Amino acid sequence: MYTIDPLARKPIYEQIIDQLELFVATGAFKPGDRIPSVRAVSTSSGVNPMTILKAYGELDSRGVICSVPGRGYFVSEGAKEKIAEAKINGLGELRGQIAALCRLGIPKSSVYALVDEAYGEITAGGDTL
Amino acid sequence: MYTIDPLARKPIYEQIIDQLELFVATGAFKPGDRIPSVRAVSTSSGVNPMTILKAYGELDSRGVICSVPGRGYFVSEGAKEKIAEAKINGLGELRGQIAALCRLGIPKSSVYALVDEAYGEITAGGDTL
DNA sequence: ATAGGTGTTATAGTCCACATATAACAGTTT
DNA sequence: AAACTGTTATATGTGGACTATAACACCTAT
Repeated sequence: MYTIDPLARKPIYEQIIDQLELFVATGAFKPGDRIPSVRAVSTSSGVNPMTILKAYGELDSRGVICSVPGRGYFVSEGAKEKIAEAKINGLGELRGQIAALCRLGIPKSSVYALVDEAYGEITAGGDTL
Repeated sequence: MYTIDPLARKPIYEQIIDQLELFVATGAFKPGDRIPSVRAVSTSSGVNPMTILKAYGELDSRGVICSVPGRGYFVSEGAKEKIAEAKINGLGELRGQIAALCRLGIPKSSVYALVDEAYGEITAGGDTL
């Protein structure tokens, strides 16, 4: 279902959000698809239902998924775009982290190499956009 | 002394660590220099001494500064290198964040642009290393 | 030696995000 | 009716960050 690490510094509900966003981005979950129910995820992962609900509620408020009482949660139309948009908006934080490296004297080439490395792991040559 | 934002998501003691590292990296604080005392920082910033101590203690354990009981804290020899080394080791986390952008379909060119933007703000043309 | 600065330790308490535990209520499907 | 679904409410536990206060020990200058 989802891969949860209770010991990670990242909260469980954020881990769920990240993974579901990834599933949507990769097309594993498409608009209209029903996603795993709160109780099903809770049972299979051992995580409290309230924690799952917190993740789903957050995604719902972002318009990525949509709750249908009695039926379940479903991937929204345009979910992929909503996710990308949110990520773009959240890029400022990353920029700050990179700027900090700059101020500390880390050469730009090292950061470029880091980006290449990160992208190389996944795309292995082909650009994504 | 230090610029503290109690409302920031980043803990106060980490804010102090970051700023002191920056001062060392830029040469504002050089090896042998005495840094602001725990009590002085506490008084001027309104932050509890224990919080300052937590920041200084962490930097001490990293070998960036050195405590001399009765006299104060002093910047260690090779502090700059220790900081850079620690940052390099902590780069894996950033790599993970960038990889996440890749998986979500953010084009590599966008990330390159982000790096350029971040470095452009500070270096404005000249490479740092 | 006294005073005033320094780091250091100890204890206790507050606050808040995260996660849990449990239960109950309501809607949908079969 | 049964078995799912989401939803809400209340209470509890845990851990990190921060505060409050006090005391102890060290160094230096007067």
